[in-house]
Amino acid sequence: MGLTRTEIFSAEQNQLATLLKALAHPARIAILQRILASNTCICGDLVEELGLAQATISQHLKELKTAGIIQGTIEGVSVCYCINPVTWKLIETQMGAFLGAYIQEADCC
Amino acid sequence: MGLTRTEIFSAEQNQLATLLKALAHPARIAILQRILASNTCICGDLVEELGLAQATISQHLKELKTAGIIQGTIEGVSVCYCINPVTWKLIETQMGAFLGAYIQEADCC
DNA sequence: ATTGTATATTGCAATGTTACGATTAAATAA
DNA sequence: TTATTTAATCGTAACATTGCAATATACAAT
Repeated sequence: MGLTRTEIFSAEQNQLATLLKALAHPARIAILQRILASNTCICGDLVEELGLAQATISQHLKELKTAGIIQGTIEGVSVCYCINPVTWKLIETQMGAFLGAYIQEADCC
Repeated sequence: MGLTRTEIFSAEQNQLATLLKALAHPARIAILQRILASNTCICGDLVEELGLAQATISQHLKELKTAGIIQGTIEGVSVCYCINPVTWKLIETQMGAFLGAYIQEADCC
């Protein structure tokens, strides 16, 4: 049918999948790394630094914003983006629990 | 154009994005959690446990296998899947570095 | 050989994603 | 007011993903 059957999974599974999906693109990883590096908020210089069109960057920023990973405030003519600490912590917690559940045993296959 | 422009990003950014993409689906998270829970290898009981068709499960398993996250060996009639420790560790390392790069400061926006 | 069981593969419909040019909106500057 | 600047939105082309029925493959048992 072509659309994910979210009804059959738990809220946690769907939430983690949604968050990871928002991170699962090199452009969005690059954008976030840029924000992480210049801890202070950055704006649309991304367009110059990454080699993507302005419309494309804006679209990726929107996706990160919709997922709650970043937040933005209007700063004069430009817009200032930064990490949303709550969601970032959520990702750390959820991913930590997920990845940490693996206990390596004697190889079975 | 419709296809990710991987050439303009670093190998690390592309690799992390690819790994996260493989994890970014509730069915694949559920499959991995199932493998993590019953540490020993599990087979196609997934079809019964998750409410998805056999072809769909097989497809998700293939994606996880292609990404190197799981590995499978033929065990008589059925196939035995388990976590690939190397890739799992890689995800932990890469995600840890990525998420850990955030130092929360006085809110700027 | 034939049957049964467990997975994989193929083909396809419905939907989602990525990228970009063009346009619009909003705020400042001249 | 009229530019200029910055970012969002619209529209669209090219792919990609998701899910499933149907079919194929591979092995084991009879």
